[in-house]
Amino acid sequence: MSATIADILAARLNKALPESPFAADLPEGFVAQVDQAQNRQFGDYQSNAAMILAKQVKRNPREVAAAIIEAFDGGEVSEAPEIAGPGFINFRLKTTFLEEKLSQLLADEEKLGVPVAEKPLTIVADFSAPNVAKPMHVGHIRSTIIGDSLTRIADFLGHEVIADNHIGDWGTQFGMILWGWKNLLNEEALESDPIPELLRIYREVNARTKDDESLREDCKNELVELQGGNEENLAIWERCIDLSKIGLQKIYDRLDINFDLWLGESFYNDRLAPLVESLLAAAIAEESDGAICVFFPDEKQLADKPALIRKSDGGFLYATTDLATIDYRIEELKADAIWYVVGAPQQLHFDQIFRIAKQRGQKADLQFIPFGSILGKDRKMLRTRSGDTVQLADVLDEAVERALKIVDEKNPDFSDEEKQEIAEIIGIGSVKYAELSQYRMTDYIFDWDTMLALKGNTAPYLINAYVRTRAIFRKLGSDFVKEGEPTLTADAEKDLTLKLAQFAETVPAVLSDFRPNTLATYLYELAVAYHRFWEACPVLKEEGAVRETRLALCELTGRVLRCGLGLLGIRTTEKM
RNA sequence: GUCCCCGUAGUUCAACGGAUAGAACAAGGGUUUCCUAAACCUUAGAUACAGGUUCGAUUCCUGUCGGGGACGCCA
Repeated sequence: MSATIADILAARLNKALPESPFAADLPEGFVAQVDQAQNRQFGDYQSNAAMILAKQVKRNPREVAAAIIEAFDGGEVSEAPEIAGPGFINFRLKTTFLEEKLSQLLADEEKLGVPVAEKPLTIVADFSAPNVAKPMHVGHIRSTIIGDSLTRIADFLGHEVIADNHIGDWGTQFGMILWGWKNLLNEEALESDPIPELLRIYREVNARTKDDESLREDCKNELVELQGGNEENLAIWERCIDLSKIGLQKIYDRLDINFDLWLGESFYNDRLAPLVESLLAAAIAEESDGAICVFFPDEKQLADKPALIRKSDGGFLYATTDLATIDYRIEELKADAIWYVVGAPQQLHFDQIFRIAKQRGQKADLQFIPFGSILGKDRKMLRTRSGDTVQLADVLDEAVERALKIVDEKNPDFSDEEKQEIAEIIGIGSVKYAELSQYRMTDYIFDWDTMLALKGNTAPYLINAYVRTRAIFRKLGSDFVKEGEPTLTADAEKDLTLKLAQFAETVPAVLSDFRPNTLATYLYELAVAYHRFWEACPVLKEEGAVRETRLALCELTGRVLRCGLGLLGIRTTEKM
């Protein structure tokens, strides 16, 4: 039941190979692939098997294709395949097969045809991970949104996913914050809105340290006191974290994002010293210039790039915490895989700690899932410290505001609450879709109009397609009830049905290279197919089987859009 | 100096070695007795450069140019 169309065709194609005249020359273990056709004029699915085989069996590709087709049995599934171009084998699905598919998909309300993973894994997903005491800015948007989407997709495919927010709650920035808290804090401002006040003192101190050697020293001492367990400093630190978490949670609530765990850097403090000792004992790490390092002499690329795990003053580093985190996730959380949705600049760091983990015998599948940078107008990476970055909360506010304007314009008769609710869904959805619809490695320059666009290939286009499916049933006055078997007549119906069936092929493919944009593209194409169907095929005017079939298509499109958008973390609305 | 990522229509983005490189925005033309026109139809427009690998290259390899980034005591 859960086999995809591509799987079904591939199975039939591979059954044909040993029956063809060149069966004896077939390379050991050759498996023919079948893919969605790139251009519908060539059919629904295609295979390049003949062109690959042609070389091995020393025959003309078109001859090979002809021989394969001869032995191929399309059964209930496919019409007789055609050979085209240099030797493509093109498949066209039988209408009766599409009708059967449509019935099956309607019956699979939960998974909509998507096959679940054969081997469910326990996956720890590490994303977002903001520093406390600073508000999230646009730079955090990528990790947060991409990580959340991958988490939702893995969960949907049957994996056990643990979303862990590895917040930066123990860095050197606390030296500055502690000093600022003691010397510059405005209690009133802190009471009314804590995060901006924490940011203000951080920036103030940071600016002052630029040309004040003794202040730098004072900040460092505050940090040493904190790390040494000074009670006053610990109390301030804890308060700081609590306030920050409240602020962060507000944003996550608005984004509809949940974490199972919030194990920040401080959680691993007690594990760092023993970890370094064990690395020394295992002769993986060694002393160098007073610091403890791990060298990678066997790797050309890393030969001159050691990882530092303990400073000469005894302090621990980023790599140390991350190694301890890996241990915890594997040993305590029983992770089979750990996914890090982190900016591309950290490539070297993760390369290093993954190697060290491997040297220590850790078996889990460690995945660095990088994304490109968001640049300022000067084409440079955005920096928190420069102070001119746009805050994430402001982006969301602006997005909702822009959406509200249009909602108001288009639907003056909706109530204010309704308008606000819809604007929230569309505004936030647009920000997420803008991010998820492009390849994650692409760098981009932050631009309000690009990120908050509401026209064209954007969230509202997809949400509108969903809204149109709901409009039908609102007019009908009842929910969908399946009656009889579907009958596909119009081309727009067949195109839409095929698209709907391909949801099953799209979702698992996202995880093969962690590319939510492939799902976004699919959903856009599905929406296009539905809008075309809408124009070409009236539903409620029709009668009998045609009407039933069209209602079924509306229903299923609605389900797939809602589910698929949900996997991107985007909510839908019934009206807009 | 070493290494990593990126270079596609005027602009913002697609295309996990496949056929005639897809969209959207911006520009031009059209569609509303019909279930939401936030829609549909339609016109024009691009792979930085030079080699190589192969049946086939935007994709892989080498080099050049251009942009961003990382590299022993920040995270």
